[in-house]
Amino acid sequence: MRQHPQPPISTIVLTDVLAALSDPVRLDIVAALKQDGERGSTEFGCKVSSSTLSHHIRQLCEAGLLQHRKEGTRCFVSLRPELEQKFPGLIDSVLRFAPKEIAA
Amino acid sequence: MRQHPQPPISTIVLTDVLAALSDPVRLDIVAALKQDGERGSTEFGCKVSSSTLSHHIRQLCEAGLLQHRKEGTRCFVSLRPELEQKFPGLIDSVLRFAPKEIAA
DNA sequence: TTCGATGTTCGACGAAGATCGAATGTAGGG
DNA sequence: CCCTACATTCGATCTTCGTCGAACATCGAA
Repeated sequence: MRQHPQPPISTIVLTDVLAALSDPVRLDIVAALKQDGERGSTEFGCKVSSSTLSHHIRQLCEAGLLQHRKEGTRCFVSLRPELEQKFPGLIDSVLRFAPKEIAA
Repeated sequence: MRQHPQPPISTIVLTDVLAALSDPVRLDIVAALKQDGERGSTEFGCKVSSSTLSHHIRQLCEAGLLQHRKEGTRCFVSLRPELEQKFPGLIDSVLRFAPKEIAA
């Protein structure tokens, strides 16, 4: 149960980022984090099981989009700020068209 | 051998567009078309077989990114202009970071 | 009509992905 | 130390994807 791996910024690849964003569940997660900055890793209004949610969060981490933090027994995730330097404006451009079905 | 289907603009979905762009071959195709406007459907410097190329072009058409034109025995593809109205700026934002390995 | 060039479709294949429930690990509280 | 809450991992299942070569369809030309 250690934290998810985070690739160095230099190895982040555009197609992997797009692939990570191409799933509705993951797009919702990213949209929520863009709005809130950080959330507990279970506090997304997803209809998927917790194991599936964990899977999606892992994918986002491995693609370089998210960072993962543990605090006691809870986990928190947020967008990686370096991503904005690597692909400035990209996330905003995509999120602009994402339907905001983000659960509170 | 009829032309590939083109969905009406209203049914084009963001996640499908992102998925279409998340493959390196398809991203190259879109980048080349953005630059040239139109190309013969085989005139991409792809290393994949013609059947695979045809498959990718079909995917791009079905996702709503490309339009397909026949002229005699040749085929030409180009970006769908309506896409810019549906998702203004999106393609440019993505292509800005696409490595330009586009064969002439 | 036969041929050649151009594209598309058809299996087939392995790889990757989405999903779930069950099992496991980890921390904090009694 | 045991229990519970939380999160991840594992195993299983199904689906989708990228790829190829082969087969097929279509058009224009000889």
